[in-house]
Amino acid sequence: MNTVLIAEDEPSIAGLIKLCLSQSGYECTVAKNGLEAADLIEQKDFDIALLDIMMPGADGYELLEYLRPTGTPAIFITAKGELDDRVRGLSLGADDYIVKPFETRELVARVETVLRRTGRGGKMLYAFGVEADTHAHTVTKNGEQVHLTPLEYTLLEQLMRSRGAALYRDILYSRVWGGDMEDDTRTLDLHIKRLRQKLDWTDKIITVYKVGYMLKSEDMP
Amino acid sequence: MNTVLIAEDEPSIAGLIKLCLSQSGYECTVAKNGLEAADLIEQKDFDIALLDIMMPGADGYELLEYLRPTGTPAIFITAKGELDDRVRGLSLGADDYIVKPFETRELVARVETVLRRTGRGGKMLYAFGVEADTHAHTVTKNGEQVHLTPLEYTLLEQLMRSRGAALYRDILYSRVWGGDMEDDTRTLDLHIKRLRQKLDWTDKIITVYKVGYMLKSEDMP
DNA sequence: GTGAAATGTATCTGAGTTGTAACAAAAATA
DNA sequence: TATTTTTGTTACAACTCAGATACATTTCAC
Repeated sequence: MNTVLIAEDEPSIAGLIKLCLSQSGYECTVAKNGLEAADLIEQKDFDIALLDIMMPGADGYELLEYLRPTGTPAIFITAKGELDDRVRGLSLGADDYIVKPFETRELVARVETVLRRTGRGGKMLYAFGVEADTHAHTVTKNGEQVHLTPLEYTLLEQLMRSRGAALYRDILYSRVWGGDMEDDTRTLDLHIKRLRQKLDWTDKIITVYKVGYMLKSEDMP
Repeated sequence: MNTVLIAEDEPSIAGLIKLCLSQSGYECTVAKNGLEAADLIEQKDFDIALLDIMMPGADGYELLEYLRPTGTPAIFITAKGELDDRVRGLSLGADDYIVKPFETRELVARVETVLRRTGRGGKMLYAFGVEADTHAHTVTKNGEQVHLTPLEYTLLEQLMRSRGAALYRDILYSRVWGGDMEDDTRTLDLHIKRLRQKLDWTDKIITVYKVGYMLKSEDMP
């Protein structure tokens, strides 16, 4: 699971970012100001940092200096008004920037893009002869390519990332579809069925009644 | 991997603790003072917290209050001189305490003990040959899988988490069913019966007359 | 636009889960 | 011991949930 540092002094924004990234499977830590962020950077190695430019303590530009030696990529967050020349000429080091207010989807997409571009998002996941390339979004089983649709792939990735643990239907849904699950709809079940079919995984993806689905871990009976 | 919060203002001690716990496979985060620790607690769910009692910002006792709602167990760290009455009478909530200076071996051992005791070491719960995997929502007895319905499982988990303590009927009910218990209904009793049956635990789940139910602890006759 | 692929909806079904009602047993109380 | 209160048991009906199927809709490349 990729780790994200969110440096944002406005709690509501920080909370929103944390929420939607968490739901997309990222592990988030929030710093309320620049100093806190600097501390965290020195303590832990994050995969990516989201930095509010205007912050008490240390602003985003200073934080970039802290990040540089670690090689952690960064995305600037900026309010519309602040989008001045300083920001525009931001070849100064950030990998991308996002303007508030932003679409949560866009946020997630940008984080993913930066992670992929900087080679931090690409990882291989394995389970029961199935190999998922999180960089290329391709899947093979016993060496042979299996064609999955984008949704199927995302679903599989989530299951593989939480190997051996049951994922609640609504959590799984929100991670894959990115919204709340409608009351009674069979969408999730349908895609699970398709996954099971394509991978021949009827007994590997377990339905946990009234909870959700789980991908067995190797050692489970 | 289990996560540890280390709240300790003396950097050398904090570093030492972090070092030896990291080597034992724990993921450590250090807070330099009470406030920082409080922030981290609200942000992240740690598996265990090591708290220095004397700290600027908020002391260990205050931090315990932050931890209580999350259910995170805590170990107090205290200098020899501080081992006064306050500390001695620390039945006040911490799960254990360690006196500085300490042997690193002892530290690791105590952390492990507390984690196991609180059922967080790998998120497994054990009792009388029964093993509950809180991630997978599965239960085995003497290695063999036992099928429990969702309600039965939740009920079991509650009992196992409060091992050796009687749980009031209404509390147990509200934890499992999530509402107030109707006046006269046999629902709870029925599910207790089913649990007893499936696990062959007639004598392990004790009915405390006029109170509720209790799962025996290993050392009870 | 057309067609193929991807995704979603509607509905049915059967299995599995759960609560109720009615009564039996046990424990406390008198 | 008789009575009341509390807990255990049984059988069954009602219900909920996930699987399946068929079809509708959307998306995308050409």
